[in-house]
This record gives sequence, C-alpha cells and structure tokens, in this order.
Amino acid sequence: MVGQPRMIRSHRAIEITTGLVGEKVTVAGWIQRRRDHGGIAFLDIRDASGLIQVVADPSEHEGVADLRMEYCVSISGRVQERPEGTVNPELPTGEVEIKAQEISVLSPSETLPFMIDDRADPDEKIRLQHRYLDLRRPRMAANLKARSKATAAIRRTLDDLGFLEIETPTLVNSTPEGARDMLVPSRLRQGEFYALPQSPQLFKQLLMIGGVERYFQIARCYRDEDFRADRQLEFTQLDLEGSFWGREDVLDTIEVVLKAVAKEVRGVEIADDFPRITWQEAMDRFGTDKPDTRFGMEIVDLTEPVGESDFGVFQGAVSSGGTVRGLNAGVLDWSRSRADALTERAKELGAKGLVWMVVEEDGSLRSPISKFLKPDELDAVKERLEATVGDVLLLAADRWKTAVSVLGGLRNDLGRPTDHDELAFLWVVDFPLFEEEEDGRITFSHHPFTSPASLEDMRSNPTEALSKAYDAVLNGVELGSGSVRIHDPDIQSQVFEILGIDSATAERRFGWFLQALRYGTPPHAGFAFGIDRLVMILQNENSIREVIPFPKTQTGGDPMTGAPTWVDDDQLGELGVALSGAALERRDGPADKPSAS
RNA sequence: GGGGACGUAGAACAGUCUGGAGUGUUCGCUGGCCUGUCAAGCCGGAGGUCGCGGGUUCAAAUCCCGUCGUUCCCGCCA
Repeated sequence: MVGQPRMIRSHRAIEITTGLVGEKVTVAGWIQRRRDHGGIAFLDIRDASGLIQVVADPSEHEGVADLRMEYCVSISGRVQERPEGTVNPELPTGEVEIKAQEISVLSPSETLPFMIDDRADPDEKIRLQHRYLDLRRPRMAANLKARSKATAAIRRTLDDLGFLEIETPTLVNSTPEGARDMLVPSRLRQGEFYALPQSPQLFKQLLMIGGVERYFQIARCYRDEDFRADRQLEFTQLDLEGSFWGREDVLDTIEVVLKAVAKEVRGVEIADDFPRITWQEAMDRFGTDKPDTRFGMEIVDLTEPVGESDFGVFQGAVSSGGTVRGLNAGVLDWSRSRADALTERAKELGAKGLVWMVVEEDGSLRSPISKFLKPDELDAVKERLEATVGDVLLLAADRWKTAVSVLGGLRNDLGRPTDHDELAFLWVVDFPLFEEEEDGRITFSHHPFTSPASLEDMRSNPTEALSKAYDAVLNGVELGSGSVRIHDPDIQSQVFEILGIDSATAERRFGWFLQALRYGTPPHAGFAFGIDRLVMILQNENSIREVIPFPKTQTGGDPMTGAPTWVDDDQLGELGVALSGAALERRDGPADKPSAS
C-alpha cells in the first residue's frame, strides 16, 4: 500500500479476488459500463489493472442513476462472491464483486467522442484529437504496456552484459547527406542552426574513442522526410556500440536483446539463431533487402530459357545487360482488370511493363506473349516456376535491380500475411559499400563511417565492393542496421574521397571527427534498431502510430495540440529568422491581391 | 514533388454509380419501465452546414472543378 492514497483506493481492480471476500475495500477508476436494472445496478470499474464489477442498490445510492460512462469514481464496499450462475468466466475478477457502500464521483465526464472499447473503430483523426481517451482503450493500453516491457527488457539485458546507458546531445550539427535534418535556429548565434540528430552515430563512435567500450541508448531520432505507416518525423531507436568488436559480437548481442524483447512482450522463446542471407541473395530471391520470409513465392531467373526468345522486350533487356525474372503468384482471381491493376503497380514500382501468363486446364500458358515463345521456352518457364493449373505467372524484363525489385514489390502485395502472428527474424549481411545513382554519382549505401569489407576491392572497384554492414529484418520490415566502423582516419578519408567529398570539405565538416580518430581509436562496431517498429510487429499492429502515444499525422500535424503552429514575428526576430514567399502567403493569404474595399 | 482511396447525426456505416423532400442501420446521448446483468433488456425522444467553396441543372449528399483534412503508395527515407 505504500504510496497509495488510502482514502481514494485500497486495491487495484485485478487484486479483488475470492481471498478478500467479506473485507471492505476501496477501488478507484473509470466506469466502463453501467447496467441499471432499476432495483439493482451493476458498474464495471476499470483501472489500469483491469475490471471489477460493483453492485449497487439504487435505493441506497441515489446518485447511481446519474453515473455515466468514463466518470472517474472511487467506490468502497464489501467484497462478496457472486451468486451462483452469475460468475463471469471471461473476467479475471469474474467470481467476485463489490457491494457498494460509498460511491464518490472524483470527476465526471462529458459525453464521449467515441466509445472506450476495442470494438469501436473511430477515424484516426478523431482518435488523435482525443488521444488521452484513445489511450484508455484496451488496445492502446496494451501497446503502451508492451512498449514499456520492451524497453525494460532491453535495459535489463544490456545492463547485465555490462553496457552503459549514455545520453548524447539532441542539438547537433546538420549534415547534408542522408535524410533531411530537422533544424533548430540558434538565438544566441543568430543565423546558425542546430539539427536534431538523425542518429547518435558520431557521438557513439566518440564514446568508443572515449574508452566506454560498451554503450547503449534508447535514443529519439529525427528525419524530416515524408511519412509512411512505419515512418514518423521522430522515432525511437535502440542505439548500441561496442569496442574491440567485430560483426559477430554485434549480431550476437542484438540477437540476445531481440529474443529477450520477444519473450517479454510475446512470451515466445526463440531458440534458433536468426537465419542469415546475403544482400545479393535477398535481392535475387525476394527482390528486396528486407525480405519477408514468412511465405515463399520466390523470384526465379528466366534469363536463360527466354532471354533469346522472339519476344523483343526480353531480347532487348538481356542484350543490354539486363535479365528476365519470374514469379509464380499462385492461383489468382484473374481478369483483365486484375492484369491491368498489377501492370499499373509494376509500373509504379519502376517497370516498363509486366508480362503475365496463366496456366490453363490443358497445361498450356495463356498470355499476350505466348505466340512469341517456342513450346520448349514455355515449358521451361512452367518448369522453373513450378507452375500448376490455375497459377498466374508474372515476368519482368529489365536491369537486374529493377526486374527483381518490381517482382519483389508484387510478391509483397500478393503474398504477404496481414498479421504478425509468426515472427520471422532475419539477418541481411554483405551489403554493397556504395550505390551508384542513375547519374553515375556514388553514394554510400549505409553511412560513410561503415568499414569496407576489403580495402583492395574498394580501391579497385568501388561500385562492386562490399561493406561490413548488416540489417535486422522482421517480417519484411527493416528493424535496423549496423556495421563495423572505420577506425582508421586514413581509410575514413579515402572513403570521403570516393564519395566525392574533397579533403578540404571533409576537413571542414568532419575534421573534428577525423582528428578524434587519430588518438588510439579502438576497432568498434554497432547497431541501431527501431523500437517503434519492433513493438508494432510484436503487438500485431500495421502502423507505428499505434505504438507511439502521441504520433503525428501524415502531414506532420498533431490534431490535438494543433502543432506545428505559427509563431510571433517577435519570436522569429530574436532568432534572426523571417518568413518569406509561400510561407508568408500561407499565413497571411495572397499578398498582392488588392483588398476588397 | 506525384498517384489512389476516403470525408453523411457525438461515433461507425449504408445511400453517391443511375440527380428527385436529410431517407436508413448499429452504438452513444436523453425521458420512462425494469432485482443478477456483464456489448443487459423493453418503450419513447432529441440529434444533420451530407468537409468547405464554386459550377452544371427546374432540382445536387449524388455529376463537374477547386480546396482542406485523413489515409495508403511512388519518389524520398546515410
């Protein structure tokens, strides 16, 4: 009872059990339901622990008829067993009830905008406008609890392993690469800006140089990019780094952490090591670097059987260095409109078109391009895709990366389970070190502090070189990534150079960091994964907004507080900042419109 | 930056395609009845700027244009 205000509450709802029969207790919470039968009334009282039924005699408690849903109340009474035949097996406290003696309304409630109930499915904007009520719903209460359990498990596990939890700054330097930074203008140094961190990357490396050896942080990170169901402006990562570490040390540690979280939140023991797949294999088989391995429908190389067929598109793709890939989509309800829709989707994913084939009853392949293929070519397609009657086969011919990623996208659309009952963890390893943009520019594929797998490869053939980066994937969602870092300032400089950052620029932007690397930097490696995404999947949700207590909408707004808002010109003046152009027009309306007089 | 979907009572929807009186369903709200319910039940009642603006039409929730909002996706997301 320590810390409990006894006048208001002696027990939590879940604690009212048969052992307390005959005793006087006081519970407090919200009225979930009132069932008033005239001569007898029932109140379901909900607190954070659960529900307990209260029985009241309206003749003894005049106010009972006035009690409404979600009134916050405190009720004293004697615990009694429920009469025979009225036990509610659905309820943990279903064998008992409280016979009300005193009922006090701590705080009444207006009529609710929506029911506090998982059966109700109000529009998300309404939920966010009254998020405090939304959080009372069992689903959201469970999600908050799961998230807390997840972070508790992370802290417990890492503390046991000797990690230090260390906070790094959230007002940092802006760096132009990567995602757009969230910027914060400086008042003391007008015209200069801080950025909110996209990750604590450099600070955790500095902690390694600082001799910490094992660091972690549950860190808020910010990226000013467009929203998705699994992306918000601000999100939370487990950020972790270790000295004298290589890849295996990181993967082992992260596996231990993820298994601990899965056990804590889901109650599942994952005994096996997470499977590993190389980036190349992931792309070839699944068309993505974050494969969902809960279902098959793998992509198959058809370059050899049909690349030299009479179909010009296949020929063209192959002769210019591309490939033909296929996917057995299984039995689909096939129609012209379905074919058109899939083709549209393929185009959206970057394809120029999509070839479809349907296996007819007689085993023949019906397709707009059948006539261009020889019987043995058609047979080879059927065989390689293990096609049986009714199956729809989808073929894409293009540059390798386009072909596989188009089919990978379609594979996800067509085959992906909608729930997360199964947990398919996966390591993706051996990522390319760099990516070549369409314009030939080279950018990093992880971040510029990632160690190359081989210095010789990096120097001789940068676009083919591999890195020591790795990703953790769960059910086709990228949980996070990490790498062995560069701890040699010379190699770091070489990487900058390959990225087209000349030494003067590198010195200006990262000189302080390069300098730090020159004082006996230990080899180190680390990882970061998104806690929002992890909890989302463990809670079988399909949006991280469901596991973030106060998320923003897709346009970056908070329907409850109205954020973001305009600020006074005075405030802007202190910062040396002024609105211009479109921003002014949004605030004040069109400027050059003659006023109607 | 681009594409799709959605917006009707406090909430969730149907009605929109094929224009004809704000029509309807469930929950909530409200008045009454009711002593064992647990999504209580029964009888009655209130509640609407069909997101907003414009257009077409004798007539618009419905068709057209614009706009705002929400959402999913492409781009983007080291």
